[in-house]
Amino acid sequence: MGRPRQYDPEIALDAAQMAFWSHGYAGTSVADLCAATGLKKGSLYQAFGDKHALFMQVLERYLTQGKAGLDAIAQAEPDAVLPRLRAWLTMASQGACVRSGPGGCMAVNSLIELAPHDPTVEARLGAHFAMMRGALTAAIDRAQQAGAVRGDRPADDLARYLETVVSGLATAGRGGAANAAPALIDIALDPALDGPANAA
Amino acid sequence: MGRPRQYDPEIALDAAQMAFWSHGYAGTSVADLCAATGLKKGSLYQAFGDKHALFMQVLERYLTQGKAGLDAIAQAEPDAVLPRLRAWLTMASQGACVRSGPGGCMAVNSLIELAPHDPTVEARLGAHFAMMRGALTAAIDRAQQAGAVRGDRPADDLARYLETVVSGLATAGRGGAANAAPALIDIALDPALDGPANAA
DNA sequence: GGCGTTTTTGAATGATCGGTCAATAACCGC
DNA sequence: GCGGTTATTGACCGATCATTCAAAAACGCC
Repeated sequence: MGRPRQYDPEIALDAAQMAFWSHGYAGTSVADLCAATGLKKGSLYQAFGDKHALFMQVLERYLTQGKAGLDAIAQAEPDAVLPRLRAWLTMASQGACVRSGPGGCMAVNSLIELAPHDPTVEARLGAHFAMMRGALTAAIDRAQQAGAVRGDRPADDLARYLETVVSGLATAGRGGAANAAPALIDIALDPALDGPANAA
Repeated sequence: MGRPRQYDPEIALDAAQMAFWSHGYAGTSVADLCAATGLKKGSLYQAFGDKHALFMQVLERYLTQGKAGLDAIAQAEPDAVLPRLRAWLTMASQGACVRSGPGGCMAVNSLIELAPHDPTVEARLGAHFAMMRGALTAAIDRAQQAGAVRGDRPADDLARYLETVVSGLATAGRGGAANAAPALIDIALDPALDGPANAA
């Protein structure tokens, strides 16, 4: 019923995501969003609400996309945890380093720009990173009990450590780092998780 | 000669630094800067130039402040390198976690907000992080040759790794992390740099 | 072929944006 | 106290900001 819309909302959200990811929230005007999506102002407001509501939908979309990689880690067999963590860090860094793309990680970018002054964004990102730590902790704990990961550090401390590393990789990508240096990821992973000391 | 100024430029720059650090470049209006510094628009432009020029002066000021800690590392005796690195990471994290302050690190915040689209900021921050990597590499290399740091990884890879970790700590602080978890810093430092394998 | 419904469109809103400028004020050396 | 110099002030600029709204347009249904 009614007049059919002339655009694909998914494609419009993709375009809005690229705009916000690239230029940040304050750095993206509604006019920019119109240019990116091809929608006129009125249509944009009718479809997605105001600028902040659109941003939240875009952010939700981005976080959902990133959740898949974490599920793969959470469900991995103990022996597969370390390789999956390596693949996860590699993929995250590659995504953050794409020169043709926006650069960095939209979650980290948004955390830095908005978290201190936007309670809605802060709550959503807080929940996302908590979920991430939970998945990492569970996987690491399982791997430690199986002896596949060194057990001389608490699993949740290691999860917080990995959270820090992946945030740092995202920052480097935003800054223009060329590629996802594998040597860097080896240093971050192997001494802390692999290694000889299995004392759990 | 002429009418003396009624404000202290250093104090004004401090106030502007807090404003930019807290709300970012786009998130801080000239009116905000006037409110923070107590200066009227005209005085602000007369003293510091336009908004972008003021931001660059504030950023320069911030980077200079941060350089002291790196010099202490670069000049440390080989045996003192690892403790100094630990103190450096601890101090950086504490600075990023101050709840009453802006949160995070202004260099990292600015890198994420501006580097992809502001060549001036990108060049200045690129030089600063390169300087940081250089200081870290030199100190680590010296410590490796003295056997005070495990030598099975190239010093410049370890420096890039530490750059990643400190960026991640800054991000966590901006996100609202409570304190500078010492366990996290131990995990980041000890397995990768301390430890038994001295093969250099 | 109207009718109800939804989308599209473009104009218009008041607020705020960064930036400029001329007038005024406060000091110095003389 | 007078002239040169610099700082302060508040008004003012056009552009852009996010947002709203009424009118027009395009469909399904009866």
